[in-house]
Amino acid sequence: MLTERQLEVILSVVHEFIESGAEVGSRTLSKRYLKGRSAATIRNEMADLEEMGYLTQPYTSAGRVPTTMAYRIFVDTMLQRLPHNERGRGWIKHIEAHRDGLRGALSKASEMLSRLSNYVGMAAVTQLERIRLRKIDFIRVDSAHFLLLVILEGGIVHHKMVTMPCDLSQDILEDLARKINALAGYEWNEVREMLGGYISGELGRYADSCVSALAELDAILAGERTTLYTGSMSNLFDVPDFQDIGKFRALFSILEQENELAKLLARYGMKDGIGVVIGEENAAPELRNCSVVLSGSGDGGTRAILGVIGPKRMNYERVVAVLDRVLRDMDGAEGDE
Amino acid sequence: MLTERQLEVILSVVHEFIESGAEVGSRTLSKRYLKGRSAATIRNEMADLEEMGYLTQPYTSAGRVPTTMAYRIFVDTMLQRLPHNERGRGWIKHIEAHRDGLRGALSKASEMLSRLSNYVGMAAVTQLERIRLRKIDFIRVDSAHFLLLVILEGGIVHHKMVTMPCDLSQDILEDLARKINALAGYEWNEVREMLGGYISGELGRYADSCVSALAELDAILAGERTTLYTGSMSNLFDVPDFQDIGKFRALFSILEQENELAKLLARYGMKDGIGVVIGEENAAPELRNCSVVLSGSGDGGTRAILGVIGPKRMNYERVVAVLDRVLRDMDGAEGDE
DNA sequence: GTTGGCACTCGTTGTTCGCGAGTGCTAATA
DNA sequence: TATTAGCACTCGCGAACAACGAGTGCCAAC
Repeated sequence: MLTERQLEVILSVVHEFIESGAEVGSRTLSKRYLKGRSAATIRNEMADLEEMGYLTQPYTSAGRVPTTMAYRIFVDTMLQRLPHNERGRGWIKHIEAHRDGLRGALSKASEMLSRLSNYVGMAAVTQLERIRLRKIDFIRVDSAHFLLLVILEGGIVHHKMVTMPCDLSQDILEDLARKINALAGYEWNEVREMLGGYISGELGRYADSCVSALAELDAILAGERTTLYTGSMSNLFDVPDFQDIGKFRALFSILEQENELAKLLARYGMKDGIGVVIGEENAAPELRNCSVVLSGSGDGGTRAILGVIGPKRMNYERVVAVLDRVLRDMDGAEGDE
Repeated sequence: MLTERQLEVILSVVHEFIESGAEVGSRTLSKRYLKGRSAATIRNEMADLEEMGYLTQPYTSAGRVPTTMAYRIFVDTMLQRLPHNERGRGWIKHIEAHRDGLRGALSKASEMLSRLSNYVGMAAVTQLERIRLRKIDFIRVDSAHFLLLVILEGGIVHHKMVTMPCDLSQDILEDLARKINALAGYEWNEVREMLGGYISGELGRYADSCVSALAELDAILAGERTTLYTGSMSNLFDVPDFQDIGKFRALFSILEQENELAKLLARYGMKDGIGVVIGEENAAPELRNCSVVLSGSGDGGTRAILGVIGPKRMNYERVVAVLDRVLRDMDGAEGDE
């Protein structure tokens, strides 16, 4: 167990290290944080904490650097002080109100996160296959193609050009659409299942066309499951931790692999509210030197995930505040500052 | 005017510099390129060429480095040797055939360019407002919204949710669409003008709604005028010229500013065939250390532009070959390797 | 016009050395 | 017993310096 003073030392080291970026010495701590105690006393504490795994020395007789364990304690105490809120629930309405739909809203959000935090912002939507269907439509383009159009909750629109196995008139297509539209209001998951039986049962000779259309639609939603936008990565140039080209590269390459990043978000964005993943806690080894601040929101189905990715020694307070701010914007009507 | 041998020296210096990245000395040249002549002779030539502006010395008594003028000569002689072809004309068909439409085709192309060249690939479409209209449709979603759907040549689809000033029934919307569809086959530019008179003349009380819809559509096409995809920038980490964080940063920041990049492409992509823009020839000062290999194709209207951006001392031969290869793929039926 | 020779230039690399921030340990102190 | 002052020791960092070598310009000879 940690004593009161040990905790204080840990928090001070993290705080100071985040500010200065340099190893923290006992003298600094004694002068700036634990004013009552002398440097020697603190040295003893630090030696103990090092043994316990909270601090490390980059080399013999240098100052101390916090480990991930220390960051963890720092972040947890910070998050505890925060009021537990449930922001972001209204994100679907926010998307509905946005001029440029899902893509627009997400890219706007990620940009805003980047700009306000000075790190890299991300915005994504997961489990889009659990979103409710609003309307479906088939639009005949020529004798060989029709456009499959899906309008989902939140005014999210997807479309796909489908090649017809045989020429279907616009009337037939409309009839088809009318039937499927009876399923509006169900989650896509359910719609798919219901359609499965429906197609082979009632549609008879158009079944082929519908099966392929269905498959296309599923593919769209699966692909879009991870719709992800990342904000201005050039912010990373100003982060002193990434001046080293090697570290920069590691981070950057994962930012370019949308899949990896999306997996990460999906994994940690399942629970509501704001969370932080620090350094080695990340599944991806490339993120060893980074922390990710995430917020997930949704009502169990489709979820919106916002995140900021930055160096381990980022300004967590500020980033959390930024995230909260953007979430508040989403809940508030318009969202366009 | 340049003598035969001066030309040879210039080409040799550029070639050697592209390969090694180090200043080129007279001895190297004498041993590897102009085998008949001694180092001293070449030194004299080089001194002359420096005075003429083709070569520079980074510091007194170092080897020579080619200037942009020298690169220009190098690239021009290379392009002259190339057969003048007209590849890429079929790009609209290529997009039509692509499973994921315009976005899919462009992002695929840029990825392919990046992967094959090991630099950064780009693919864009400009002057989309000159593309032909194929079909338009209005789909009523609820009492306050309809979805505006535009299908353009090449199966390019755009959509936009429009707020109605007053509730319009699906019938009225369909009637509207039918009338506008009479203009299918015209370039969007023309459609817009024709619609202008049409609306105020015939549509009477729906004019408001149509004007706003028209404006939205125009905005879509204008925004999409610069649809641009950039391939994996992490390739740049392996380019020795960009190991220096400063140069890397300059290039990177312009790659993130889509606008700037699009302007650049639009500017140089107007003429058909493959062209190269070297270093300071670029309008953007951030590209001082870079060269851009571009190809524009189209029949005067909407144009497809492919490009590769890399260091000034890139392997121009290879990049031009890669570009040609991708263009050939576009002309050939499927394009999905 | 071409070439070998030679003195000179200048960036690069490696070495040495002193500085200073910080530590661990010990002995004195409250 | 916990705390503190004192002291010797460690080690990264930056400056200063020297040796190296690739390359040049120039000149005299061919």
